[in-house]
Amino acid sequence: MPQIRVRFAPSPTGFLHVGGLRTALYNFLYARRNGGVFILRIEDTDRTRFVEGAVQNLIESLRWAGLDYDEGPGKGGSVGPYIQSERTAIYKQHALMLVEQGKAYYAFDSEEELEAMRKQQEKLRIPPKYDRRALKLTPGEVKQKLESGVPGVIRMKVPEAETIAIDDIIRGRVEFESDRLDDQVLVKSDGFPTYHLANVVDDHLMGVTHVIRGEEWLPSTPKHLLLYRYFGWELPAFAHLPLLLNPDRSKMSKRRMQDGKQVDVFVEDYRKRGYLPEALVNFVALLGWNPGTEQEIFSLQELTEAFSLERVGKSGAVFNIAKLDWMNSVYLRELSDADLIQRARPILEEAGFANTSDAYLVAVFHLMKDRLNSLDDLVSFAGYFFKEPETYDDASKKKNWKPETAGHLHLVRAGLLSLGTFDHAGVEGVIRGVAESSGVGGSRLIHPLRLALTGIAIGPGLFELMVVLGRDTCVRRIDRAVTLLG
RNA sequence: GCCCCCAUCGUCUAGAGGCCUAGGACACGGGCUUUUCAAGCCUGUAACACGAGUUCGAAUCUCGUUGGGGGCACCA
Repeated sequence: MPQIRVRFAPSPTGFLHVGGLRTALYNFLYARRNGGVFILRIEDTDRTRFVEGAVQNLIESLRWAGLDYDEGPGKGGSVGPYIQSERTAIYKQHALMLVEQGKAYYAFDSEEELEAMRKQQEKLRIPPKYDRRALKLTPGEVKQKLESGVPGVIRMKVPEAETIAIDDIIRGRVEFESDRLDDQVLVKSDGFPTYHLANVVDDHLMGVTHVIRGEEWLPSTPKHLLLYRYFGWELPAFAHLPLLLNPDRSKMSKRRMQDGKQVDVFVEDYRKRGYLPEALVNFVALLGWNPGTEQEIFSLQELTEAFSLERVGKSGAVFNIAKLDWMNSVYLRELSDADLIQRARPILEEAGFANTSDAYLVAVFHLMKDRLNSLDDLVSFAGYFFKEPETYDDASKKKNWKPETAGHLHLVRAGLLSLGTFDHAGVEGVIRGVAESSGVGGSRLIHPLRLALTGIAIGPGLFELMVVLGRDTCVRRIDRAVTLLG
């Protein structure tokens, strides 16, 4: 059996989409699992949609996710170039071959003419399809138009009354009637190929053995099959992946709201929001595939060992942020100190919390790790470790800040200052001691103290938190809170 | 409108005719623990879209209905 070769072939029209990430991942896993080659190919044949920097961003996102490709832009390979805009001559040559063999033909219709044709078809309630008017052109007329530089396209000639069947690895046999197929444009009037031509030509020339792509391509697969036949090429295997869905079950291509939160669609968004690549990869891997066991947490290596196309499902999967959050929290809790520092720094710096030592960051993280869904939460829920609280939670203030509180905290303050070593046992001793001598329960001190020190009502254990903040900060914040809250 | 795909708890899914009193995970509810919030442990609610068939027996097979999705460009 020849070596397996698969490709991820995105269009550089923007950031990498999470659906694209999953497609890339499945290709990657399939290649790695079977000792094959994973190719990255850039499908930039639409010059009107090209976005500057998108290719670099795509590559960056794949790298972030840990999906290294074997051949592609920047990596090279024996069947390059891997950027379609650099291969136009190849497509043109192949298209011409089909024209010569009568399997494709020139057409010179203007946009207006085509638009009028479609309007007419709509009126007659017949399926929109090119009516082959260009086939009436004589060879002489075609030659003359070409020579005089009239802009034209090359269309493939679809055979009539034929059933075209594909055997999809995921979906089984799917049949299409050739009569429903349009005479697809293969080469546009700007000389660039359309997806259909470029895709088929490249997959063949690059030795792709398995085409693993999104389900949105299923309806155009018969056109691709026809092209393989026209060229006399051997067919690759096809596997059409189920779509990733928004919470409303529509195709996940635009941002939608879920539980009042925006559902981001770009890998870039998740990176920025403090999700770990391991978690995002693990999560999307399970959207449409499962190992048949009850294991849910997988390293990339484990995914590689367990993956198979046979276990990919057929129905679309909703991208469920809540589960991603949970999975991310699992990975966060397992993060090593060194890893954490490296990953959290950029996010903290962006929030203006940069002025802190590694040791301090680690201490904070140890207190916070069970409470994080994303690294972003460090900014949202642990800001008081990096700057003075600016406000005090109203509900907690109302509930816990009593007239006698200031007096209690004054005693605590004095106790803290007289403490030999400012450690957990010492701090707890002071607070419990004041509570006892004042004849109140510990919680009567603990809650207002937490409010004074952090400004909020939730967080790590108070004594641990105080040790990390340090004596000076605690005393200073007690003073400030007493002044502000009375 | 036409073509294609899909259909198990709210969500991701297990299930390839009897192992199903339909299992797991997230989310949600309750409890334990407790200085709060988490984490952890225990526990609960919750699904085979519907209708015909096939079969001794159907979540599993067939057909239909309904519902959802995707596609119908000189975009990918």
